[in-house]
Amino acid sequence: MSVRTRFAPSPTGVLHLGGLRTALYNWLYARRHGGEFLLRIEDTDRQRSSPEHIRALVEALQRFGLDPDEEPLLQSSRVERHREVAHQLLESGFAYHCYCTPDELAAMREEQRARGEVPRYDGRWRDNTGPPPAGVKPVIRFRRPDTEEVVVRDWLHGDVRYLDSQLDDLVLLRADGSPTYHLSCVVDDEDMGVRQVIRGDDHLNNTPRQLQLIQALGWTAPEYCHLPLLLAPDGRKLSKRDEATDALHYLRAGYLPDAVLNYLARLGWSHGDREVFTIEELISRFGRDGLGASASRLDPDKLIWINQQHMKTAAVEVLCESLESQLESIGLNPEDGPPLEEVAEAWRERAETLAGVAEAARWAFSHEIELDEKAARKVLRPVVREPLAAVRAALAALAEWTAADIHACIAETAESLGIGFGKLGQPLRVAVTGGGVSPPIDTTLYLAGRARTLERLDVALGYIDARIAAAESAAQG
RNA sequence: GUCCCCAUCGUCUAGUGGUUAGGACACCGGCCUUUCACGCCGGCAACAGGGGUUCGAAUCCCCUUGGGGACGCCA
Repeated sequence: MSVRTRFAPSPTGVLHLGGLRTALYNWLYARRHGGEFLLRIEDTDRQRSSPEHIRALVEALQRFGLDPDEEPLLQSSRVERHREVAHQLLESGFAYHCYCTPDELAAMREEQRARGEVPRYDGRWRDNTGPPPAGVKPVIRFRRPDTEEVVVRDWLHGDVRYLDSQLDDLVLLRADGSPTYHLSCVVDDEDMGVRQVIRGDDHLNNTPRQLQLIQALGWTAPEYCHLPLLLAPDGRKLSKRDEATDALHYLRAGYLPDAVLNYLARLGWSHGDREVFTIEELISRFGRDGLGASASRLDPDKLIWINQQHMKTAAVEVLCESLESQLESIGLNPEDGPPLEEVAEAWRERAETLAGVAEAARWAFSHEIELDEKAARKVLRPVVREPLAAVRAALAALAEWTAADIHACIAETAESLGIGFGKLGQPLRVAVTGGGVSPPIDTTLYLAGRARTLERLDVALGYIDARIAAAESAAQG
């Protein structure tokens, strides 16, 4: 069985997470089986589609690395072919002209609803033999075949049966000659050679109609897989207005693309007890076997955890790329500080996202630091004045500014003063970073650089002196 | 309303007639530790309800309930 999958979004907004997951599954399946993954932009709704949206969509997919194997196909470029097929259906008797006006149809549905019936086209123009009414542009409707039932064979749901009587004659070509979704979709999938249709559950009910169309055209139906929907953390439907629905939001927030993909892959698919996968591992393991049929909620905590796991093992260049933009986005200059690789290595195991790294590393890139009031009061006390002054002198005299030398220097100073390493570490940390949390103290000082370190130690010493003075005057007064 | 889909810890899930119902996130303890993390160890916690089928059901069938989707000259 040849494998050709496709992702067919309508460019009506940003790429949302559900769409990204659908794209991912299609992409993975194609990769896994040595097939092709295609991208088709369903832009036939001109009112809601725009070139910007199309570009954003293609770009978003690209940023996650889900590149299609062929040029993306714009559905709008294919209307001639769609019309051709509609007329072919007309000639073979599988379609007919319907002269109902939109108002007339609305009224018909209204009546049917009022009577408690399922709103459905009643076929009033199905077998018309008389002359067409003047002044009304007709639509072309599909004459659905009179079979008993239509069976959708689905990877996840097995055989889903639809009674033919539940389906109605759908519009193929609008009064203005433009094709509708069902027609375009079926024709394009056929012409693109798509063999596996992996899409959202919301299309399951569309499938029997498309199957009938395919049958009327004498084509071979692809395999179908209707994926369960993604739900918001609270179990409700994902709202498009929610920022967290936008796939690119996660990149902006400092998540690694592969981590987001890993998380999404595990939502609705599993492989034993494994949680963390590289893209390569996903490609070699992904398949219909592990797919689940029930809807799943987004869990921000788990995404964070997956991201941490990926941060620990990602190539440092990947980390740097994201870190650079994260630093810029909080107004810091990536050039004005230690090498990004060193920063990334120092924090890859102690931050949740690259945004977190940038924030935590702020003191290594800015010239001014803010002393955290609480930490300073707790740590920068009069008793550490002498030890701190001693390390400052030792550090100033250090021949090489490396983490190892810094470590030895601090250790020696501590020993000569008869105090523990830890007694010196925390004051140094608060003095240099302004806060009580940072990578190991030797790394921290190394990252800060000698100039910044000495400068800030002087500031801290001044702070302590002021404290001593204030305490003395309080004692005297 | 009609049709369709879904249902195991709070969440993601493993499980396909016989398991002390497993793992992961989160949460709570503890260990490690110069801070913070990482890591390690342990704990809490689930088969929606009711009927069948069977020697035996989380697993198969039916009903109920709950959640979701579709019923357009949108895609």
